Amino acid sequence: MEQAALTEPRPYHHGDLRRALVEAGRRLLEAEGGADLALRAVAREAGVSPAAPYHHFRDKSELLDALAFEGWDQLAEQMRAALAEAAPGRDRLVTLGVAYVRFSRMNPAIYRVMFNCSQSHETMPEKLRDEGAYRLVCDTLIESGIDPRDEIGLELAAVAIWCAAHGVAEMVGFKEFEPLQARLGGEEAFLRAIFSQLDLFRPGSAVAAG
Amino acid sequence: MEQAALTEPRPYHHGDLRRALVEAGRRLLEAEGGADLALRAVAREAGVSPAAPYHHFRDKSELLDALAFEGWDQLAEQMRAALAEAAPGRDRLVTLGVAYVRFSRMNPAIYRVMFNCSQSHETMPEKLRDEGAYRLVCDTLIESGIDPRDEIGLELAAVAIWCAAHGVAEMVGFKEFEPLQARLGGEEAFLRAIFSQLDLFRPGSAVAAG
DNA sequence: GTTGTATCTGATCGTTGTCAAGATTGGCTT
DNA sequence: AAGCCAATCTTGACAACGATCAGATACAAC
Repeated sequence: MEQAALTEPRPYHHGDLRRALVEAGRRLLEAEGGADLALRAVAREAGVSPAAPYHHFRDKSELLDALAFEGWDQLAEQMRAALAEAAPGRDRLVTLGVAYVRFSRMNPAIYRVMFNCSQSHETMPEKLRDEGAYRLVCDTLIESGIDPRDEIGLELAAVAIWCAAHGVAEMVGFKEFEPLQARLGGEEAFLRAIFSQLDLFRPGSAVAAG
Repeated sequence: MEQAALTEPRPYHHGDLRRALVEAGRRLLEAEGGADLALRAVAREAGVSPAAPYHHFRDKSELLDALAFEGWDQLAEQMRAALAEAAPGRDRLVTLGVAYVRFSRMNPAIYRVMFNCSQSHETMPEKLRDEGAYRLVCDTLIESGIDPRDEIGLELAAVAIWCAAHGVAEMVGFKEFEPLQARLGGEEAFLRAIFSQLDLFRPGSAVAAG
């Protein structure tokens, strides 16, 4: 801890404090996901006074927004990677859903910040929509055979998938599901089973529904 | 505000402070959903000192739990009512999903408390499972034709529905969906369209999937 | 009526988000 | 090269919060 404070001889003007704060925040989120991130703790971790962040972020929430944005990038990257490794033909939407949930499970604190950010803005970050994970879902839907000219059907399908994935992400940790999970052979099998229950993830059904 | 403090001549020993606190909390949640509920604010609203609640709840989180439990009851009640009004034959699962989301939309603050409670306990309250809304979903699934003897298939379907409903509940307020929502003719139509995208809600497909 | 116990208050501690005022620095102007 | 300016960081402070503790108060049981 206080890594930055030790490695640097702390010049009065930190080179790029904004970046350092975001990285300190990410470090804290990864280390201790339980409680909610304190702005003062981030400043402490970055080796800086509690008031310093206010020269780079108007609010605590703006810092959290910055952390959330990093998270969205990371999520898109992992979903892209999962898609690249997946078999080309079938099941690609399920693969996306599983990758989404897996991210939320492996980075629970960041994921929570990401979603709280979206909720307080009542909006998905537009980057997500234009070049991020949401776009990935649309592309894969088209690839699975949905008619790209049916804008309503496409968006409806994408929204439904996104909602389902988010719902699963927030539920899958519940202890009640552990026996079911065990009987199905682990978390991944459990996830695939749930997503398969939601027929949408089966290529072909999306076409029929749209 | 401070209704309780004015109506009662504040005897030193409040009749049932525990109850009064829960009701004050619910009042505050309904009034101002934005910020997170402060224990001191609840005590203030109940006309009592900031330390008084600690004789009835160990923690702030225990008060929130009590509020959440009330919410689960209310949700089950509304879902039951929606089911009672719905046409007997088809579409009953969609009706349940819509009722769930509608509750979350009309009581956003309570809903958030309810779900935070579940998340921090990593558990659904067992009342929900045994006699509450979750049980309602299972019954309706059986009623729609799923084989009640296939325990795994039944639970999987119920979990999938529950996840989907929760996901939709947390997403449907996003501003990006407003145009789509408008084109479909309002929120209810939007919800039904999304839930219909998730084939599971269509009676018959659950059977096929299980 | 006395005693005991549950309940409520008041004061206090440590922590948080946020702000204003002052110290310090790097860069731009001349 | 000297001097000023604006950006940056610190110090100190404030209000609000969750939580705890000693003491006041009221009810109940004997």
